[in-house]
Parts: sequence; structure tokens; C-alpha cells
Amino acid sequence: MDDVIARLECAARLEELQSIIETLRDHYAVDDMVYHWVSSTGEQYGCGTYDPNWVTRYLERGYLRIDPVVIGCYQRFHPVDWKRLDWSGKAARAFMQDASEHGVGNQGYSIPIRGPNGQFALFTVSHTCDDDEWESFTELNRRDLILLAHYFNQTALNLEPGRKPEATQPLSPREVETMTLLAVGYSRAQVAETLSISEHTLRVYIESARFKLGALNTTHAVARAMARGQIVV
Amino acid sequence: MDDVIARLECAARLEELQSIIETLRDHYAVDDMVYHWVSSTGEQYGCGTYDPNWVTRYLERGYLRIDPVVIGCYQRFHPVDWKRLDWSGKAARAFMQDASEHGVGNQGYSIPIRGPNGQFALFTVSHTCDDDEWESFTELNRRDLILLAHYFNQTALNLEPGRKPEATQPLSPREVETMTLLAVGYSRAQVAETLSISEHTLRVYIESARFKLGALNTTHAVARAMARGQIVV
DNA sequence: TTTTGCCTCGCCAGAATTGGGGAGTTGGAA
DNA sequence: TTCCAACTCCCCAATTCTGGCGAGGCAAAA
Repeated sequence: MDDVIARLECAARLEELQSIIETLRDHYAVDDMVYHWVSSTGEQYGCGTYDPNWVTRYLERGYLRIDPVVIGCYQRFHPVDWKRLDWSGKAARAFMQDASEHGVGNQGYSIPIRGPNGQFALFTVSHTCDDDEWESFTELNRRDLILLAHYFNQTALNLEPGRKPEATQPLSPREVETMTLLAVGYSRAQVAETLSISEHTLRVYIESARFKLGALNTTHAVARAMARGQIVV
Repeated sequence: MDDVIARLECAARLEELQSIIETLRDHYAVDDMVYHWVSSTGEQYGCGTYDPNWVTRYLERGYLRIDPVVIGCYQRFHPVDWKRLDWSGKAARAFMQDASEHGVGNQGYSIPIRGPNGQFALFTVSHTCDDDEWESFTELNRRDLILLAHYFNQTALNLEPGRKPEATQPLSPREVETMTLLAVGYSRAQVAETLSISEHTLRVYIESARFKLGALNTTHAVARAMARGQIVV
């Protein structure tokens, strides 16, 4: 565990995660272990020990939007045993059938993990065994798995290319107030009244904020300010 | 550690967290330990060992939007030492000054943690000591702290009352596309063209999304969709 | 001292958004 | 089968936003 975390912390390339996760799989003596970055725009990144055919099939068929594990974890915070998910529904059943035909175990435990800007990933352990055995496995290793999920995600985020700092021009206090109030639904007139300034002055703030944020319109400016953490809503 | 987690897992009321965090503070022999749920609509919940005057002052003065710890953690995934944050800027300096006058230690370590629907919280340890001592403390206890942050947040989410009613109405695929394109700066006309639908149809999506999100206008809707993680920009 | 950034205010006209109607198809779930 | 949610399209009028013009005070930095 300790040396795995050390390896994760000093990994310099995403490819290293693959061998680390294989080591872990062997260490915990389970069938499969997977980390995957879940994104609406196709899989950003994933590593693990699933059959490559299954991974391909999963992506091709858009199982991301069907998989009860993904759907369920997206709404939860705590790690979840696959048994406790909602497998009713035709699509889910078919998916489960297909998965087991591709070698996915009957037991599973998935840990949702989230990063800045809505980043979302899953760390999953899967195995074939009876319920009691699985229960004791997850009980015993829950904390390890949570930590592993954390460190895997940390490494993936660090190594993700699109993480460039992108010198964000700081907003002035008034601009921050303006963007914040707009983000919580105030109209321009209301913001102006709230800040006790003329609506025209307000416009100046919006425009300068838009300029600083490189935004095309007010909505864009607010979205960017939020995404960059320049306002907290 | 083990019994603390056990207490966290079986806590039935938020108030119990306060005594748990005091126990932890004593156990780790640090000046302060705090868990707080970060939200613009006033502090949703917080517990910890800070001077109550400081907490009140923090809220009254809207330090949430100034505090470099909050701003910094909001953009990061990994735990962060306060020294590594950006303390330049007049407001940040004044804040730091004010904080230290209210008994906040010179050292600090904060762990950002995120839940579904854009929930965001911080788990913080603060102390007064020299850099070396602090360095070894954080090195030694990082994993414990990460786990504690996780379990505190899990408990807070479970006990949070406002978690039951229609958590979040999911957006339809078209609505997600619409919100996403608006968030990246497209005008309505451009979005309609991009999606190959009439602008009138587009309006229906915006309005239904706005309704589902409980938003007052388009900008608000986009902001909420982002904050809740329903769209990723 | 000059410059620079921030905060403040006004007017006008065109462009875009919003709110209120109504209506038809389709595919999946009950 | 029936029902519902999602997707598609249309009109009109009121409101709001945007873009371009210009202007002064103040405080900190260069």
C-alpha cells in the first residue's frame, strides 16, 4: 500500500498507472481493478484489468450512459456495492448480461471521486465470489480503496495535459460581485440596485470582466468565472 | 482513528460531529480542526474548534469569497498546505492578518472534498509551529486526514436534511447540450444552428432546463447546471 | 509626476432574449 | 394499448442586453 502510493505520487506518465493497477489487483487477489475518468465527451482516460474487448465494446455502445454503476455513483458520495444499485430497467439488465459475458465479475465495489470543474472518476474493484466473501473483503479494505481512489485521481489530474495554468487575469472586487450576483440569477437591473450603482456602471463591470475572462457574452463570462474558481457559487 | 470512523459512520445527528472533531483535535494535538461545507448561500454547515467569534466574523464579512484557502482549494484536488497558496493581493493579506488576530494558527493544511451536485467542503487542520514541524506532521498524517475528510463529508451528506426532496431533476440530453453550448459562449442562434434545430425549439429547451434547475434566467440556469455538475465545461 | 487601474455616471439605437400562447411526432414505460 | 416525456416547430409583443459614443475622481504604482 505504502509503496503503491509512493509510486502513484511520483508517476510521470499516465501509462505507469496501468502497471500500478495490475500490481494492486494481484496484491488484493481480485479479478479486476479499474480506474476510469468518466466524462460526457467520451472516455478521457482509463486504466485497469478488464478485457480490452469489453472496454472497446463499452465505449462503442455508449454504455457510459446506461451503466447503473456510473449513474448510481454519479449521485452518491460514498463507495457503493453493485448489489445496492438499481438494476431494474431493460437497458440495465441487458448491460449486466453483456458485461458478465465479457468476464466482468458478479461482485463489484465502486468509489466515486470528484475533482475541480466537475471532473468525475470511478475506482472499481470487481470479483467473482459469493456475497459473504465479498462483504468481508469490502469491509476489510474499504479505507485502502478510498485512499487508492484518491491517489489515482490525483495522479491522473496531475498528468492530464489540459491542466495548463492559463494565466487567469484576476477580477476586481466589483467585477467579482457582479459576476457572483449574475450567477445567482439577478438581472442586470437587480444587480445594479443591490450594489447601489447605476445600471450603466454595472455594464462597465460586466464588459471589463468579459474582456478579462475572454468571454463572448455575459453567460459565457459567468461560466468561465465559475469554472476557473474566480467566483464561488 | 478506527473508532472515530466508526463514530462518524453511525452518527445520527450533525451535532455529534462537533464532539468528534474535538476528540480528533486532541488526539492529533493540534490547535484547530475544522470541517465546513462551503456554499455561497451562507455556510450550510460547519463544525470545528475555531473561536466562535472568528466564525461569525468570517461569515459576516463574506470572507468565503476572499479566503485564499477556499479559492485555492476550489481549483485543486489534492490537499494543500496554506503556505503554497496565493497570499498576494490586499484583501488576502488583510484576511490573513484578521485571522491570526482571532487565533488562527500560522500553519494550515486543507483538504478539498466534493460530493454530488457540485457539493464542496473543506477539512482543515491548523496549528502554530515552525515549518519543519508542520511539514513532518502533514507528511505523517496526510492519509489519515484524507480519510477523515472523506468520512466527515459522507456523514454530513447523509445527515443533511435538504438531501431528500427531488435531489436534482436530471436534464434531458438536448437540454444538456443546450446548456453546455451556452456555457461556452454560443448565442442562442449559434446553438440552434449547431444542434440543427430551430431557434424556437431551442427556446423550449432553455425554458424547460430553467424550470428544472429552478433558475430565474438563462445565465442562472447555466451557472446552476455547472455548479451541480450537470454540465461539464 | 505621470501612468495605470478601479469606480462612477449618461444617452441612443439596434440586437437579442424572454414570456405568453398552441401543436404535432416518436419511442419507451406502465 | 395508453400514457408520458422528449423532441420538434410556429407567432407576437414586451423586455432586456449589447455596442458605441464620452467623462470625471481617486488611489496606488512606476
